[in-house]
Amino acid sequence: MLAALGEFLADPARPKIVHDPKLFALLAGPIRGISHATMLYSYLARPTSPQHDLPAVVLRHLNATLSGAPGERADQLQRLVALLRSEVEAQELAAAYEQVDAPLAKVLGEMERHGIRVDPAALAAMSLTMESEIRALERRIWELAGTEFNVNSSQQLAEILFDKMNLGTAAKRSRARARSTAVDVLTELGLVHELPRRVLEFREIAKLKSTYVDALPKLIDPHSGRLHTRLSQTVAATGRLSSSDPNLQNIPVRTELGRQIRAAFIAEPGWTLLSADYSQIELRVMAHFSEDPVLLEAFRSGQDIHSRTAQEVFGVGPIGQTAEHRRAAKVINFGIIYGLSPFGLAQNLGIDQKEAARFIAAYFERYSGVKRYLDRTLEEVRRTGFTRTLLGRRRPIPEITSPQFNLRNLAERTALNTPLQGTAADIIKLAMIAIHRQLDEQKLRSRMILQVHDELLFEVPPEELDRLRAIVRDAMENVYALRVPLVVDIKVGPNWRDME
DNA sequence: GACATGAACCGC
DNA sequence: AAGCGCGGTTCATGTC
Ligand SMILES: Nc1nc2c(ncn2[C@H]2C[C@H](O)[C@@H](COP(=O)(O)OP(=O)(O)OP(=O)(O)O)O2)c(=O)[nH]1
Ligand SMILES: [Mn+2]
Ligand SMILES: [Mn+2]
Repeated sequence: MLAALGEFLADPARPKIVHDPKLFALLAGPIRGISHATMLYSYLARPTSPQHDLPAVVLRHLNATLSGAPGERADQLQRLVALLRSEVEAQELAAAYEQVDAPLAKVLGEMERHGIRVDPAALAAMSLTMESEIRALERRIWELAGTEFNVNSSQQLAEILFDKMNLGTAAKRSRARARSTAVDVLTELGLVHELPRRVLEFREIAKLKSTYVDALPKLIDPHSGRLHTRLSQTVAATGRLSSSDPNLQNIPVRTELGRQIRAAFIAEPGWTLLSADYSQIELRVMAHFSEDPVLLEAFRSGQDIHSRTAQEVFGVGPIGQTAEHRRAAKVINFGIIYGLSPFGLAQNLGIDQKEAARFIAAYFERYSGVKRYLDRTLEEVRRTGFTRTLLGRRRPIPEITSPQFNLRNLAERTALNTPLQGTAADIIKLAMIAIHRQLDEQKLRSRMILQVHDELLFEVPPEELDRLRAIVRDAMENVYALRVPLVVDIKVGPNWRDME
């Protein structure tokens, strides 16, 4: 009986309807011949809907609830296919389904099942020292405050800072009227008092300890000895993947302590990690869409726009630039092309709004084709009500004609970002499918284990290192011919921190 | 105990 | 009145 089912599932000539195709790759062994995956149809047709599980989709489209009766799911799946497949075709989403999301599901299932190795002993050692540092900082903070309170409570902290100690004159408030104790506020107050400086130290250590150092080891699967994230294909409205339980797309990288956590992600003994990250990916996509001559020429001649901006803003040449400079430059570059206001830039750089406005104006004078592209995009989305990516992924943005100022402005910035972020997602998804096929066809032992938006992480045995490097570079750089080259930075190392 | 919300902060 | 985008997790707080 089970054997017969396995045969049926593995036979590509016998078309099958499923809801979540990844589940089969994950649990049911080999499956071929999935003709329709209703979860992916639902997502492609309504990428901003928060729910694409079967009960939600059945409710939305069939106005029915699932009772659990035998055969009911199969019955409803057939009804759903009739509705959703034609909607996908009508909205010209079939290519995105056929070429991208459907073949990707199996790849994601295998990545989840394979997992990644982490060093629990290293994290356990970190936890101990971090605990004592947190306790010491807490005592010092209480001493400076003259009273004991929960340092983790931003509300209690605000009372200490603003009521008891009378620090800060102009208090920033949120929608809920709470006084902010966010990092920029505390940094400012830190100029005149030790307490906020200590709170910042406390926050960094406490955050990393609770979110990573203590959480990750608990999630190691005792069976595989590895960490298995969930890679969601129907969550991000732009077409990106998301990662949860645990999120492995936000492993720390910025601070020294954070990088120590990153170093706990390791390869099997004797094996190596290989990371491949697209260079300036969304700026390259921008060059392609906008055809801005300056940006096109920059990428065709191998220039680095992030580095250029870092040079301009911080006055440091390429040699003197740190990772922090580069990250700050990214925030400026992406901020400006996605609608950053003079207010926001001024806030970010600690300059006045006039100067920030001049910087943005000069930016769009240099890249005037970018400015024209952004204006065109807004006009088009106002007219059509949706955006589209390179491979046809579609996102409705009806709020773009809202009479409400806030909603409309948010919609405009969303409209500027989605085609580019979504196209970058399309591109790396195509590369993942191609690489997975290569690994399979060439019967390699190397495994793709993570995707971090524009980065792929592999675990590779030493004898395959050179071959894998070539496969990955070729697939990622040539997966789609844009008007500018796609360039990938490849690094290898024993762990996710020490790579070159 | 489960759940929802807001603030804060990790990454791309 | 609010002022790059896309995510996920933790903790405090409040409710049931
Ligand atoms: N809107 C926005 N998008 C971002 C931000 N940070 C990263 N992204 C998006 C755009 C990037 O091209 C993409 C990949 O992030 P990376 O950190 O790899 O940066 P990027 O590829 O641009 O530069 P790189 O050459 O890899 O250092 O993610 C940000 O702060 N704002
Ligand atoms: Mn990159
Ligand atoms: Mn990256």
